[in-house]
Amino acid sequence: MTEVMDVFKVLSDETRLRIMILLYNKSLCVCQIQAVLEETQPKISKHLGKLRDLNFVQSKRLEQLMYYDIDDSNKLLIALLEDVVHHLEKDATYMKDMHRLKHVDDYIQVKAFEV
Amino acid sequence: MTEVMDVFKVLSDETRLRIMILLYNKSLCVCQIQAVLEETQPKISKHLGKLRDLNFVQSKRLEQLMYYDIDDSNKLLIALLEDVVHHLEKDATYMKDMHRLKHVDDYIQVKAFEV
DNA sequence: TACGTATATACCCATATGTGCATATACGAA
DNA sequence: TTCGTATATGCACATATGGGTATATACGTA
Repeated sequence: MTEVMDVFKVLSDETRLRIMILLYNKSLCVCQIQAVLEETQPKISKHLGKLRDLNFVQSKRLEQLMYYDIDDSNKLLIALLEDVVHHLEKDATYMKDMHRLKHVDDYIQVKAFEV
Repeated sequence: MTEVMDVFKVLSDETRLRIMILLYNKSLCVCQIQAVLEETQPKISKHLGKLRDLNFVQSKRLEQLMYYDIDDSNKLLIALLEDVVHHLEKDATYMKDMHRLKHVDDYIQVKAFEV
């Protein structure tokens, strides 16, 4: 039962919920998440750390970038997120995040280009 | 999005989660919930108050007893609870609660009989 | 009215939580 | 090695949260 409560606790914070929805769509690095959510880097990193501690996400480093992806084996987590994204279809914040998510690869390339 | 977070916050507390699972099964009065969960009455009442404030449950008085039932129109809430009960199938606490729930009507009758 | 049962609430407190700011660490490039 | 970018973490703090104890309220009954 603790396992269930942990999932709910994780998703009861707006920042974490938005992060999990992003990772439910695709694997992302910290700066991409930061760009989509428009939140400070320590804030994102701390939440990701908590998500990693609870094994809801995994991380792998690719050079300077730390990529995170969701743990697909967590059936409950995935089921809940499915319900959520369905429910949020027309939510303003959700739609905005999804829109930014489409251009998130461009973001990385632009940053690389700027260097 | 706040709506989603509220549902998750509500279900992230063990006592509330257990209450909601009970009410997902049937309408119950406070003393029945108290009997099933084996928790103090103020604790149960406070959580029920919070659930009522958020419109996740409704209450109606029948003489001295205050009955609570779940708001079936909340599609997200119901969907999440379906996922949860499926996931908890073999959970010790869940099974114990469900077992007590079967005899909860007896409980009221016994109390009435004691008077 | 007085009493007993059922339920709600007020007050207090310990603890958990989220966030900002500063700083540390990791890594590639020059 | 030095620098810049990316990421993680430590510290401090304000706030939220859950629970305990006592008390208030509602209602039926004697």
